[in-house]
Amino acid sequence: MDTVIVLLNRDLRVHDHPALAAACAEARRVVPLFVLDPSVPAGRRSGFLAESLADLRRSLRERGGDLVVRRGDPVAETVRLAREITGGADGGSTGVVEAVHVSADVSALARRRERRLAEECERHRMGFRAFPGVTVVPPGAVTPSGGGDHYRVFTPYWRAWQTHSRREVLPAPARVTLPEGLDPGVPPPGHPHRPHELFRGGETVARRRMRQWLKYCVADYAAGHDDLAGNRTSKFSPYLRFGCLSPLELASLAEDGDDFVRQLCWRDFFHQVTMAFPAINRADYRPRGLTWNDDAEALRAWKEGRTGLPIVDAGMRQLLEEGWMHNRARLLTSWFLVKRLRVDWRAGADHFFGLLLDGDVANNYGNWQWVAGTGNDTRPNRTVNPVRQARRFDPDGEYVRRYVPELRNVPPKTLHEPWRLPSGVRGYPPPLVSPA
DNA sequence: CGACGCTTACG
DNA sequence: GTAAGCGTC
Repeated sequence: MDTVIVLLNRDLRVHDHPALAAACAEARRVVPLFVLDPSVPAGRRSGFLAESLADLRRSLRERGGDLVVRRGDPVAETVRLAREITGGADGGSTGVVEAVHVSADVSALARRRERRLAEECERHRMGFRAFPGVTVVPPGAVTPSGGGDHYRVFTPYWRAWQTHSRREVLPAPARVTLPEGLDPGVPPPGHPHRPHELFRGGETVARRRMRQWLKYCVADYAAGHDDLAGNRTSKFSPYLRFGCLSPLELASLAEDGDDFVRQLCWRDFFHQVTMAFPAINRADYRPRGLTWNDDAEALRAWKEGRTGLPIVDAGMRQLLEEGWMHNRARLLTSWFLVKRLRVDWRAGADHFFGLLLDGDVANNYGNWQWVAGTGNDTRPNRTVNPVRQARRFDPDGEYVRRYVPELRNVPPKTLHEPWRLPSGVRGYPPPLVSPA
C-alpha cells in the first residue's frame, strides 16, 4: 500500500497500537493524525491531552515521522487531508491515501464518527479499518453462551474474560515515514488545567510509571487499594483514558496481580455494556421507576464538598483539586448523592465526567448506574454506611484532614462524625442529611 | 435447535 | 431478586 492515515483519538501511544502497527507494516507512508474537535472540548482534560499529544509527537519524530494535528470535524479533516495528499485539480500529489485506520471505540459519539468515516472512505474509494486496542478483550468478543449480545453481570463476564484468548502485545514501530512536504500542524498549547503534578500526560511518563508500579507496588494492591489516605492504587486511569497505556500490555505484565487485573476487567465490562447500550450516559440501563429530588441546593453543596459529611466532602474536594478521586471515595460520594440526597444519578455523573482526568463514558456512567441501582449491580438495594466505611478505610482520618482543612484539629475519634461534638466545628457545616 | 426450568452464584 | 449456564423436552 502507498499511504495510510491513522486517525487517533484515545489511543495516544506508539507501543501496542494495532492500528498504527498495521499501517506501518502495510504502507510505505503513514500519517498519524489527531483532530482537535471544537465541538467536543476537552475541558479539564485539555492539559493532560496537550501533554499526551506533545509526547506522542516526540515519539513519532524519533521514529522519523510526526504527529499531524488539525482542527475541526475529525471525519471532514481526515478526508480533506487524504485529498490534499493524494492531490486534486491543483496537482501536487505526494502519495495515494489508500486507507484510514482507527482504534475501535464504544461511545455513541465515537461509533457515529466511525460510521461516518467508513461512509466517507467508501465514497472516496479508500479502505477503512477499525482495530482493537482500547480494551484488553474487544467488546463483543466474549458473549454469554446462552445467547445475548453482552454480559449484564460482572462475575460471569470475569470468568469468561479470563479464559478468552488474547492478541499479541505489539512493539512500537521502528520507523514511521510521512509523505513529503506535509504541514504537521500546531498541537494545542499546554493548559492551566493541569490540576496536579501527579498526572503529567503522555506515554513516556505513563510507561515509566507502569514499570515502577508493576515492580514495586502491584503486589500490595490487593491489601492497599482501599486505603483512602495511602497512594496504593495505580493511578493509571487517566493514562488508560487517553490510551497512553495499552490495557492489554498492562494486563499481561501484571500476571500475578489478580485484583488489579480484575479492575481492568471491570473497565472492559463497562465498555462491552456501553457498546450494547450506547445511551448509558442518559437512560437507565435497567429502569426501576425511581424518582429523584430536584434539589439544586443539595447538589451544589455536594459538588463543592460541603455536605457536612467529612468523608464525602474530602472526596469531592479531592476531585476539584486533583481531577481525580480515590475509587473508594467515588463509591461513597456517589452513593451519598444518589441514595441519601436522592439526586438523579445523571447530575452526579455529569459532574464527575466534567472534572475527572480519566472521565470516559463507559466507566463513568457505567459505575454511576451501578451505584444508582439502575445499572449492572445484581443487588440494586445495596446499602452503604459512609461513617463505617470512613472508619474502616480512613482509620486515622488522614484522608479527611488532607482535603478538609476545617477539620484538621478535630480529634480522630470524632473526625468522621463532627456533629457529635457539642459545639460543632467552626467553619464546617452541619450534615445536610443523616449519613445512613 | 430453541424454549423452559432448574441450580448456582452474585461487589 | 436476577442472570448465567446447563440440562431437558
